[in-house]
Amino acid sequence: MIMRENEKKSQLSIKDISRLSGVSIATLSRFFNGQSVRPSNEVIIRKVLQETGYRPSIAARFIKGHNSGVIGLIVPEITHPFFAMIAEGVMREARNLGKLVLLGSSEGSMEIEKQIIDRFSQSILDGLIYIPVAKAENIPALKSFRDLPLVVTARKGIIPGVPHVYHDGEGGGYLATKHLVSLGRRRIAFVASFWDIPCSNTELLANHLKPSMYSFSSIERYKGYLKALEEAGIPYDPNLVVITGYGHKHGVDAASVLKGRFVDCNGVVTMTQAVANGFTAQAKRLGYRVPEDISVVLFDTNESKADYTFTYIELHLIKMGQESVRTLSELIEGREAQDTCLDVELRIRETSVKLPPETSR
Amino acid sequence: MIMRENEKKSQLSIKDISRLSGVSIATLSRFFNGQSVRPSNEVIIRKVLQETGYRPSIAARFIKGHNSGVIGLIVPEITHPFFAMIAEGVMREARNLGKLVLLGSSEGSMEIEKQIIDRFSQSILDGLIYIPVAKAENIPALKSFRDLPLVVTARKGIIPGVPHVYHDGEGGGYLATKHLVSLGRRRIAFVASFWDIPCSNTELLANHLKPSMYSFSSIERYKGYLKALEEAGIPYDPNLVVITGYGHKHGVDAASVLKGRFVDCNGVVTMTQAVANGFTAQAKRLGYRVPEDISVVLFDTNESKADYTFTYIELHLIKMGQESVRTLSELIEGREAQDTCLDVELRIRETSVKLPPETSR
DNA sequence: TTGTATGCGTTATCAT
DNA sequence: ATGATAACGCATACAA
Repeated sequence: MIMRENEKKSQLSIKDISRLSGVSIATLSRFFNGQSVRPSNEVIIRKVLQETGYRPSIAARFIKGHNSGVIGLIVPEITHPFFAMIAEGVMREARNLGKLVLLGSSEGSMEIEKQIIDRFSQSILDGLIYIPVAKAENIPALKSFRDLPLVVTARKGIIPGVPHVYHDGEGGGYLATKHLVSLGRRRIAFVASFWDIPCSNTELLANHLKPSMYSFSSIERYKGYLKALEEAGIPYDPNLVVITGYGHKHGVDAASVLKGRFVDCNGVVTMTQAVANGFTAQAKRLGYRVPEDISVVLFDTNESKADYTFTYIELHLIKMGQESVRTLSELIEGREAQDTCLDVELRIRETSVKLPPETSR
Repeated sequence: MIMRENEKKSQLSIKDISRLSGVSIATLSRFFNGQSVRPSNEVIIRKVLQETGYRPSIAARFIKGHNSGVIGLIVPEITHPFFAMIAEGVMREARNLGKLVLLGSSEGSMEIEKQIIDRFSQSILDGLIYIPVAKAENIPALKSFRDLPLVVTARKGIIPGVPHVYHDGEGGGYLATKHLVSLGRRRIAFVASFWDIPCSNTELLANHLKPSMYSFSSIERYKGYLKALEEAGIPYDPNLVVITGYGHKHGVDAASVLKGRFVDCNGVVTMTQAVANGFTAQAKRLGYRVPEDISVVLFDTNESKADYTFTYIELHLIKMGQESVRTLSELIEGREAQDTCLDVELRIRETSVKLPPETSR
């Protein structure tokens, strides 16, 4: 029905422009690279460009050791809103800087990730923004990066000597917990999310400073949680810590687990929207009122989403993507770059209120 | 043996391999392109490749008129789950075929979209998968595509002579409506979502076949809605049609609008999850029971999402992305390609039940 | 400032 | 089957 021949790619070259304009290819090349040419020539060149719509071939200029203007972005999963937000930021800033973005999704698999890195490094990239799959150790095939400028995003301390861009997880955990404390709540649960469960809730306090835990975002926030508790003189209770996953059902489980431990709790910090939803739904089923009996704070980004009812720690993910591109650009230009830690902010909504006096203990 | 590879951007070339292996560059090139070489040579080549990790430069082969193995993907917004799912499918299939994906997000703006198309066509793309921003007419700068193989995705009949990949919207509207009818419901509302409101609800029946409405997904589904009503002998009532947007609050509005029109309704079809959520919440506030008084069916994709309670028409968006890449590959290889219409499926969950006898009219 | 000539990493054409 | 060489589109050293 629909036919389409593979017509000749009539990509005109600099020689064609030279022929049409009467200007040598060298002068044309200089013109394209911003060097000054004779005004009379410039007029002619612009005219021919207007007529032909010619653009220099990126591939050819890349061969000559120039930048291609293409940067790579590797995410674990583009369908996850968290990574999609970062990708959006990356693309916005890339567009500002006139760069293009080659995207790879590792589908949560380290094997695929390695394969993508391999293909990327063989491609015409100027640099790479890399969001590793969760596991910290055993970053795949670092040699595959060759000498590509590299930025690690959304994780902390993964690859030595490489700039990382991440948000202030400890500060976020601190803000969230302190907010609940300020509402008169002192029995505050912490629901930590992991892709792979690293240890049990009773072991977390002892293990959380180990190097192997370094890159987990939940751990960073946990540090802030501890700090806020200590500051308020609230004793740490491992029974208030739940270790689970990232999904809706994990939030449901978390509420059940707390109930099963017979610990009373009047505040909770969760890592994601989905977990908070599950937790809240289950808490209500178990007879608690939210936010009166239990106030909920979560971590999320909120770019122009309406109807947001949860109190949350706002992560600036779009900015994180933008900052990553900016950092990578520094590297590509040959300058040095360092880690960037983005601030987080507390946004108070409907799921956290002052503890009613009668419920107080 | 002097190893001086770890010095700088020592991107080794085919000449280096030639020098290291003693085989001419021509033979090497043939080897890389799958032609047969002398077995003794093949052994040596493989050995040197193993040691060096050399890969041919994509840029250089692209100059010679070859395929770069890079395809472009333009989406309105990568943070929107709908497009993220398609992107995920695109990248999976691209990975299968050994291709890379250059991603552009038009941020819902036709201007940015035009800019991206411009930059893409100047790049080293073999082809382009294009999800236009909603408006049908006035597709920007078709000439900018040059002779790039092109596939339009998620929309129908946008660019003549170009293959489109979309899902069966009419079939989906038909399935959704017929399902509600089969539950004994005959007062079925249709909540249509648009980015730009094209006309009022009373004008929709008269206008829905006009060419300017051709590419709206809501219109396709509306056709199926009409078909199912007619088949069941249910008279069409424009008061049961609401025209609104895509957000949560639009669902809230829709429920209020229906209430304000004093029409009774015991079933509703919405275009998205967000609208369904808003509609349901508001309907409950207005005193209706869901699903007993009002059953709800929506359109969505559901790739491994747990905890899904809504009855929905499942759109296979990942498959849509994969199919787009497959179609584009045909074009790139110089073969013909035609439109692809993907099936949809009814998934019955908790928001649609048989109409209780006492409420029947 | 301009043009000529050479080189970049690869493929294609030709003789061997 | 193999190897020398001419292209490809562009950048640049060098001479003018």
